[in-house]
Amino acid sequence: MKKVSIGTIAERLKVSKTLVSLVLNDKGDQFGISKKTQEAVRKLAEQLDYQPSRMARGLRTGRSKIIGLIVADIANPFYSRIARSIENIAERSGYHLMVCSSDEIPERELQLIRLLKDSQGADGIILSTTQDSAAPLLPLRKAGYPLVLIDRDLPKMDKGCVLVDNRKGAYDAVSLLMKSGQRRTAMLTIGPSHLSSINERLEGYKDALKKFSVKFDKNLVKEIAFERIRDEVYQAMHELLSPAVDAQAIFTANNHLAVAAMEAVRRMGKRIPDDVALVSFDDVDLFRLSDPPVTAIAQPMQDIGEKAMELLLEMIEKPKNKAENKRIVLPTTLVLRESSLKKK
Amino acid sequence: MKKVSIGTIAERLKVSKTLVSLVLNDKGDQFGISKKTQEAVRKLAEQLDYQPSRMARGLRTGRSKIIGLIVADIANPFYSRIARSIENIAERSGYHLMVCSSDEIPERELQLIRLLKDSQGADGIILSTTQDSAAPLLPLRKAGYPLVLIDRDLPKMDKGCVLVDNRKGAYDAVSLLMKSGQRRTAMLTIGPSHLSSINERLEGYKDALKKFSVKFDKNLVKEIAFERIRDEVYQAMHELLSPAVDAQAIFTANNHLAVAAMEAVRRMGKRIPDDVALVSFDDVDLFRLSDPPVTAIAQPMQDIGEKAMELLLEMIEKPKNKAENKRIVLPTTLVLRESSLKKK
DNA sequence: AAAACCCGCAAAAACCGTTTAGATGTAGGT
DNA sequence: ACCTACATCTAAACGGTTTTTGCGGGTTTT
Repeated sequence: MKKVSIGTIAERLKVSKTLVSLVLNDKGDQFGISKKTQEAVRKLAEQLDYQPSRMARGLRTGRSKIIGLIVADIANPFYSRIARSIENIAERSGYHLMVCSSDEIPERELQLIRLLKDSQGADGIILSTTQDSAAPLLPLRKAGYPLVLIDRDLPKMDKGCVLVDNRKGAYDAVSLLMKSGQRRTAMLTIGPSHLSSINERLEGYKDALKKFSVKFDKNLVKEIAFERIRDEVYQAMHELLSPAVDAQAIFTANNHLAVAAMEAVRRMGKRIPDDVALVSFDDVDLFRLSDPPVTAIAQPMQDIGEKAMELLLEMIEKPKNKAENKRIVLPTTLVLRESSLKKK
Repeated sequence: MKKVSIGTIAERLKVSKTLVSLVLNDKGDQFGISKKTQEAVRKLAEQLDYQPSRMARGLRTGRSKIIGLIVADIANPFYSRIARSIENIAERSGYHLMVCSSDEIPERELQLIRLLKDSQGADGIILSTTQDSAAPLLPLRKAGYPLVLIDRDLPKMDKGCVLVDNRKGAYDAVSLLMKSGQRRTAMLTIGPSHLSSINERLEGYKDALKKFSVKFDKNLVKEIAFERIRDEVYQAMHELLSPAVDAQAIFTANNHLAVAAMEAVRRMGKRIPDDVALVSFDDVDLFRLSDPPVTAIAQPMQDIGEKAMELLLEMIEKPKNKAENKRIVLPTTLVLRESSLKKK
């Protein structure tokens, strides 16, 4: 009982492989294969439970029907949710998803890209890049290789991106705090960072200050090293809540920072929101049930995945038409909960 | 600038494709290719940035160097964490990961399996099955196809599984509650369910009752329909906390149930743990920071992924040696937090 | 009426890039 | 002249898709 191939069917039916291939690809009518023959082929294929070999097909057509997803870490719920919605769209067109984690290492990311592209492993890539410049990616673009950036932007990469409006989201968050009187709102952010998403959030913070005519105070902005969030946030919160600085509210650039901040506040024996209010970028399940529930800027993860995959499909199916190679910016949503409400 | 293949290199160097292939696969010495020639081939390959075609290689060798992961939903953090650790191990041996979500639909799962196996899409599969019987999977096993089950067991599938000790975990959880005096401990579980993991947890609950000589009271066990967790849990909690039933503690069979239970308790204006204690299976980030922090039975997600991938690799590399086709049961860990501590 | 053309159906062959079993040529030793 | 060893090559195979070719017979052109 070896593998059943197109040849097996052809032999049994005493027809050629060509014919079988044509019929099974629904090109039977187009090539004028008689209905009877078509019926017979289909029936036998069904009977033998024939499945075409991806390899053979791919070798000839140059297409793998696989799309690659490269993110920092697929275990991160933000990315895994996106992965799921990509999968949903991909499936409709018969594509499958290969996921790769770059661990925020730029070289690893490039290596993965090469692997996926050059070895014909994937027909296109959806990428949350960790590069700090577009240079390494430009050749891909020039070669017309289907590539969609998500989540993180890159200067010079003006097309083929699906992003959220980080600046506006941050602006909304900080404005909310300002509106309720917390003029001394601090920001916890990741740094030093070249990530567009992070930087735009800082810009949004500044926008809100300007709107409410509050002077920018660099003592209120703390850059936290990605690898030591826990310790550094504790340290930062200590300073921010000291009488000298006296921050009234905190805006965190992502959910990890928020979690660390909450733990720090708790450890310091203070309470959110009474001692200090909190709003975070990224809405995660946790925030709904935490103590207190956290007001957050939610990103439309499902939309990001869907739009990215749709865009990529366009690029794959009609590679020449660069007209449709657009840049999509999705809105964020403010989810109001208790952490931002000072009851004073 | 077309694709650079093994032929391109052969041509330029005026040698045969065979030779190039041999050298690039490190079989040069074995076949007595002169050092000089080997050097030249390697150098040119490097220069041209040659990447072998997965398709061609796969077609010839019958191996895709891809492993398939089928789970209910890759967006579920439990699975995405596992996926990540699988990826780590797979990478070492040059394998890549294709993820597929079955959405708990048995037919879809089978369809995905067929796709991965028969079309040579994957060299092996790691599966968290949603089947209620081993029957559909037995043919795969018989055919010697590398398959490892994770998370959920199936009767008759005594080999090639990586599981956690659900029964012991549940026993530990409920024992903890019993020990601190909560004899009337209720259980929230998913049902009707054929999932081994869920059923074993119920057994563990019963074990603990027996240990503490408490009679099983079916009014204390509520089966919740998977699709309507929120509503049904609310309903169930109402009954459990009514004077008639008067449950003192709740053990939930998974994190979703715990979350719903917490929301229900909150909505009813009661407090955990003072009005009712809570312990949940599955430890998720949320539980660390929720109000109150939740005592939980943690599963070793990283280990599950690693062990599963290692087992699968064994099956792939030496298919005949069924001796190593083992069954691995990993221990759970009790993470003690506040939700289980009644301060009475 | 012979030559040329077209058409419906289907087979044959080429091709995609690799791996691999088996063959080949060349030189040196006996 | 024959054997060995070495270094390399030829050709088939993998399983599909695509291009080219074949053929019988009717239709049109000359």
